Amino acid sequence: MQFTLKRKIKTMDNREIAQKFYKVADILEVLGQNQFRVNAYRRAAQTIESLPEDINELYKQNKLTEIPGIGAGLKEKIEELITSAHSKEIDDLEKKVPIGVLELLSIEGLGPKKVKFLNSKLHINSINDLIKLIKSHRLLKFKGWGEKSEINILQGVEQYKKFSERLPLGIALPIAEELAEKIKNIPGVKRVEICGSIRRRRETIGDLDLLAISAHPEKTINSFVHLSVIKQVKASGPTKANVVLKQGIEADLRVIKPESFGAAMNYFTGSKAHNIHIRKLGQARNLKINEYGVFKKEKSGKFKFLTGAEEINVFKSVGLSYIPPEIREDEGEIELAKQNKLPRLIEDKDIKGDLQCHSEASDGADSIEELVAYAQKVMGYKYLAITDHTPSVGVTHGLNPKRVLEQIKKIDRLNKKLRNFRILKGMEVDIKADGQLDLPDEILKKLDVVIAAIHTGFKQPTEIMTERIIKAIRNPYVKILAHPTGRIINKRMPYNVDIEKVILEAKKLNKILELNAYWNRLDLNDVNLKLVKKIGLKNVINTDAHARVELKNMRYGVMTARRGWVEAKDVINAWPMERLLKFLKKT
DNA sequence: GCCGTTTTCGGCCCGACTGTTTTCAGTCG
Repeated sequence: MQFTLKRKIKTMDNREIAQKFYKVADILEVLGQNQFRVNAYRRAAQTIESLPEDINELYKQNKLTEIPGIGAGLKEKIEELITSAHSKEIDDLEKKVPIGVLELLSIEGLGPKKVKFLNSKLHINSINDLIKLIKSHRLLKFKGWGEKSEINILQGVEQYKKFSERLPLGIALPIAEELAEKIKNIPGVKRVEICGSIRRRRETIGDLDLLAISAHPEKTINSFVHLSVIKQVKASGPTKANVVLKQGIEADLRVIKPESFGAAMNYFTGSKAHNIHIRKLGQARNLKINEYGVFKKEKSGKFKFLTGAEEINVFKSVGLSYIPPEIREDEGEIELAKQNKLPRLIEDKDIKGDLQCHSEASDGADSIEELVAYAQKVMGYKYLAITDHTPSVGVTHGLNPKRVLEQIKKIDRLNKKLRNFRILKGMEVDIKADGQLDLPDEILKKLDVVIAAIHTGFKQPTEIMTERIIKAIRNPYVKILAHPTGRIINKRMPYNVDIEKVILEAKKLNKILELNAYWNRLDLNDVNLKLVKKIGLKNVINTDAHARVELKNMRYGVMTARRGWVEAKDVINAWPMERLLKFLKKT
């Protein structure tokens, strides 16, 4: 008789292979190797990351080289990674550049050349080394480094340190969802829910909180701490474990009794301020509310269990209607829930189209036809605006007037063939340093939707930047201001802009400020969205997709919109096409 | 490292901005 030894063959998925290639690109760059080779790795990583198919399947079907940008060399490396999770050549490269040196690249203003100089000439191997160097002012002796460099680096380090503890929602949520799936597959587990700040859809996440119902709590915890995705077990008891995942983020799993599950969800979703407010309402009614349930204080002084299985009953027990997790921040939601006057927050299914995406004509990965097919079939949209870049955003291969006209003709042709769907002709026009637009009006006026956006000159002072943006949206053909504050989560602060002034001006001009749904932007953020709503300005939620699968990032936009109390009626791409077109013509 | 209707070798999207320069290198998108 033959025993099948259940040996886990470690393989790598699309995301892990993409991460590996990004890392290789960084290493090669710091080593000063051929830039085109570096680009090849980075391009391949991007392609793999946004590949709709599982790369393991393509490998099995021997179709790896059909992926654009994958030739014989990368095919071989992918095969090694898939079959053994290692590649000799990559392992050797990783030995040449310490991880601390690669970390230096995350500091804004430090690119491969400077990092290489710091590492090879001054033996800087980590951020700590770098700080010491700056404080000694030794750097000033070298050509090309001045006082401003010192200040910028220190600021960059500070920013990096401040942000590096929390993961962006767009990274943390897929990790949490995968982990929840794995827990669901543990025998005896009946239900798993992701709670914590992820459930509130905060833009960055500190750790993962998961709750489960299980027939065998202790066995479940034991299976959990032995999952392959776990790097370190920090604590593990009969109903609860605290672990560190391979991705570096901490995760807590608690096994809860069914009769307490709703109360636990409420408790572990937070926010803290919201929970405290709810518990206070309970106290006033002689109720004790905790993670096990709602309890009534009896004359004897003992507490009697009232409810706990369903979350909504916790709210009901203190006279509130159900409050969606995204707005549980104690910022007025409890008062409105008392009067049953909460906003009806926008949902994924309300979105009818996307008004910003990029085709291969500029820096996108896919053709207009591919984007449209995906928007129609996968996303279920009624319209999609193609908004490629303009020439001044150099590397994007932006469209000059001649190419814009060609694209317009092409879209007109495609539209004739489409049923129940329309491609909108658009451009994401660069706003130059002086507020001028990168395309002439006679071109802009031929488009359905013109989006203006800043891509350079981020360091202008507030007044100049604000005037620059306002000048751009005053152009009669500009309808939308893309990623209005320019922040990149964990990487770049918003540029100096008086956003309130811009919002007020936009209201006056009847222009729209975008909520960019890409998870590292989420710009406008929840705070600004509330301001927009207060002023009565409409929104648009755009993915800014550079590949068709990125149209799926819409969900992060909707999540952030919900945190900003946004309703479907406020969002122009939740409107039917006719109404949207009418609106775009009028503004 | 990829790619091919100018190519199997020799290209490979580049413009704006910053901080350091005194004419430009590095970074960013």
